[in-house]
Amino acid sequence: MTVTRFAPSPTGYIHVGNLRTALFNYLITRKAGGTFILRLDDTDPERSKQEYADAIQEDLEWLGLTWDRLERQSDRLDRYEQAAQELRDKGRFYECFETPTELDLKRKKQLNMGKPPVYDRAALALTDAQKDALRAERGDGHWRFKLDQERIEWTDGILGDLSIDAASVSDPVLIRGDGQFLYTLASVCDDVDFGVTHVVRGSDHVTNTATQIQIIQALGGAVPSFAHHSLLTGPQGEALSKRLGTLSLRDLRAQGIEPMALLSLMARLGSSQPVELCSSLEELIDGFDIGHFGSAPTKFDVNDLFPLTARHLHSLPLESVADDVAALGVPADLAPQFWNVVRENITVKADMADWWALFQNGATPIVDDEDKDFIAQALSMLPEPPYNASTWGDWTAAVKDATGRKGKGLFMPLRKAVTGRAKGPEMADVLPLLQKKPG
RNA sequence: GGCCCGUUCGUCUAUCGGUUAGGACGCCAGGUUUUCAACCUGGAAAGAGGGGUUCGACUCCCCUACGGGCUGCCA
Repeated sequence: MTVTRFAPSPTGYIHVGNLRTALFNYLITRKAGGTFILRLDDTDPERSKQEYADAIQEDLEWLGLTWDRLERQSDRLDRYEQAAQELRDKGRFYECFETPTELDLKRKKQLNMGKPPVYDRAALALTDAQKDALRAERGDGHWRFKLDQERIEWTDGILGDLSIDAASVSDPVLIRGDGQFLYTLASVCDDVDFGVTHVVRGSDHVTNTATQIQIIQALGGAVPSFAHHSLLTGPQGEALSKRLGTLSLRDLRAQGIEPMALLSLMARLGSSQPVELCSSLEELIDGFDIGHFGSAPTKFDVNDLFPLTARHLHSLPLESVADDVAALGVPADLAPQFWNVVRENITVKADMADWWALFQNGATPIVDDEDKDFIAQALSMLPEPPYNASTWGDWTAAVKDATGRKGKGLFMPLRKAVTGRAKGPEMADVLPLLQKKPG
């Protein structure tokens, strides 16, 4: 049984980077037939907001990524206390009393002396009397997990064999001085309790994984298999976090990106499989293999989403967009014709509105100076609507005879005069939709 | 500074020591459509640098450079 989880913290909207993590976990689970857990990591009451928790669920629903189980860490504080006690009993947990400022100072000193900034475990030498005195003076301390100082090794699903020396890492703080449980403890407890078998997350967690493996073992849990995917960067290789403001899923949705376009790109970008537009989640699930992903940072360009969105729209039957078409005010009897003509000439759904406006009210003609007389003459030869499938052919043939123009010199000026654009659908299909005579 | 990972066409990548270094997207050209787009065909386009090991290195080892991550009483 495969059990995975997507564990965002509801302190903001999710973005493309988060989506990659969510999607990988989702696809693995659906492919293997297991349980996909949405876990809200809301141990930080200051920053966690219900608004964001709702937004995360909305965004996942928009994409069709359904979860089988929803958990919130704020519901499980008793369990974390129990785990903490277990670690104390096993001698793997110790209370420390340094202030943040003191720790900061220690780190700076170590750095200055060319040493790694690893916690020096000074608190381990404290006697009970000293601890009592410190507690009386400063209040409760914070609690660190005592790492076994050995090499921690695992085989990562993407990175391969990994080995990190515990001595190069500080003993992680699991409980803050104010009693708040920290992510590392909560996450490990949940993974153990929920029977998570595969943890897929960003490579920013690689070092965490080393310490978490030891904590899991200390709690007597089964160590899941880990896979760390590379992080996305912007097109120039710059850290994506700088641009996250415009890369939230909500933002992409507002820009008209279609779910299947986004999912298709994210399921393949950074892998050796070519990015291809899939038409359903099932297709994505079938073709997914986490082993095909590389470990180098992956460049992500939002602009790649637009051609995919366009191609997705091209493939859609009217039923899929009937509501959008109707919302524009396109009469039902015109809708099939309208969609057929327009779908290959839009990038996002919103572009339909421009075409409908054009068909309904006409366009602002583009007429080059040298074509002025030609266009005036041509328009005088065009009857009043309604037009039919042969109007364009009849008209252009007549204009050709009258003016001697042909080919591009004939058609392009007419296209620009009638539609106000150099690009668009077949003109023979456009004319029957025109509600007014151009010009 | 320390630790971990990485570096192949513009981009995502294949290659598990011997290949004309392959594919996809993008780009360019030709074809087709009496116009543009779409579509079809073709093309240009790559192993960071330096040392080794080897008959032979993109592939294994070392060094350098560069990129990313971590180095929180954040997640």
